[in-house]
Amino acid sequence: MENFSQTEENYLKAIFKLSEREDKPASTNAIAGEMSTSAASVTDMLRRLAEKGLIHYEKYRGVALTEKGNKLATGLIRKHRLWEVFLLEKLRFSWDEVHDMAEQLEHIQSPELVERLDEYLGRPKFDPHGDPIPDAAGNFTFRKQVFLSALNPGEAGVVVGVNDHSPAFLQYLDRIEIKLGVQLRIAERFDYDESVRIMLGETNEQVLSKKVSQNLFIQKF
Amino acid sequence: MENFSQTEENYLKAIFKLSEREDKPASTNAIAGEMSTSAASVTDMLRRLAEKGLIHYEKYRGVALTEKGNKLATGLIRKHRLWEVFLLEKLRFSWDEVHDMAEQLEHIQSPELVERLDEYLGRPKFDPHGDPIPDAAGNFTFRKQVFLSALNPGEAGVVVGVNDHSPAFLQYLDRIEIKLGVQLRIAERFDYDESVRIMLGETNEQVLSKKVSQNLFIQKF
DNA sequence: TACAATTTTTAGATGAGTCTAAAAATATTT
DNA sequence: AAATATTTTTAGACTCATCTAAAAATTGTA
Ligand SMILES: [Mn+2]
Ligand SMILES: [Mn+2]
Ligand SMILES: [Mn+2]
Ligand SMILES: [Mn+2]
Repeated sequence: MENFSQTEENYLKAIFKLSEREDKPASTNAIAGEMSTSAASVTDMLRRLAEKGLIHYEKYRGVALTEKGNKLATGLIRKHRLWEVFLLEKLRFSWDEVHDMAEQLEHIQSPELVERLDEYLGRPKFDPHGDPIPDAAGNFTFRKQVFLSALNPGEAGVVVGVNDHSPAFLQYLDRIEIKLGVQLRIAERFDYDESVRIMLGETNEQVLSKKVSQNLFIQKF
Repeated sequence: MENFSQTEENYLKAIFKLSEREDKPASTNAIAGEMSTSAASVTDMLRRLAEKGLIHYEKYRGVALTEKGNKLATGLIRKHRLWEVFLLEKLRFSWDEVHDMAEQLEHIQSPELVERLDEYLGRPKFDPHGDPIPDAAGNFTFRKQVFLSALNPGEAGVVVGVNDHSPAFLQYLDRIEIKLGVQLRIAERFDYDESVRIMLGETNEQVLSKKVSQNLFIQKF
């Protein structure tokens, strides 16, 4: 397959992410926001990506990835998440440090390297933030999960992912000792500020703000 | 420290390599050859690198790296060779496959990553081709070595490196079962074509061509 | 439906890195 | 030393990715 520039690859990822969030064509402005660039630059790039058959693009109508573009974007996400696992599992970085390095590593071109890395890591299905790692064919493992904020008192489950990937949030979770795999039960929910009291085990209890509870993914028991 | 483009980094490596080969300023043409580009493009880039304080450059006089340029080039070589070790030791690639991937990986920007990788690999002093890996301060381990072609009959030693890094040569060495660490002794040298007969152990003998003997580094016993 | 607000595209410019062709400087021969 | 060959630089053009400002299209509202 042809090679594309890192910039082109980053646009594909941005479009993928936006299409994933909402199931409709990504707008020029939304892409500009995601890429931290001007709408004019985006329009330029969209023309080029369409030219190369990576996106469906009609002026003023927004864009969607083509089969080819989707394959490429999925491959990038696969590489990004595998490298994150490597950095955490093998090089012992913490989950708030791995993203920036993976942003660079995802652009390394070598199908064989990705395959070997995957094998070396034991073919992980999820990355350090709980996001699914697509397999070589591009298939994501689906997992039934809900926001912690959607749980009712008495319901319990295990923390399986984060919605907010910012180092600030991840470091906060470290501080309050919440990590992937932690089991919890909703003890009480306060209507006043929509915060919740959770039980970790039988004795350890904590109150989480609305904001925190909206950024944690839980798999219910 | 500032960041430089991959292109700029590759020019620095090329200049480093040329200055290493011969201890005099690298010429525009030599750099063009090393970079597979035109002399005109090189002149352009030299102006820019000089502007950034990475090289000493006088028109028509060739170039040498500044302290700053040398530090950067050494850092790139460190990263390149560490990644080669990783690819071979951890991902089980062969020594003829690792270079091209390392050419990409050497541009990943993250001092902390290099440090962790070095530690993870056990702070190796040499890469899969026997080339020394500079430490974090930029110091290369020096090793007394000679070309196999410089050995006389009766002399013995161990294979510690290759001069030719091409996959073709490395694969040929695999085929005749010569790898780093192999011990050998010169049994006979033929003046006719400057080939040599070597003994690997007491019974296994082989004849190596002049070309092969000029591309193997030996550490004498 | 018409006017206003927002979004998107176009136009024109810039810098990095590249090219070819031509001019200038340096090195080699005779 | 002069002529010739080689190397290096300059000049001008191209692509990619970006910008700002202005024009055009779409969407929202009165
Ligand atoms: Mn990430
Ligand atoms: Mn992640
Ligand atoms: Mn190499
Ligand atoms: Mn090497």
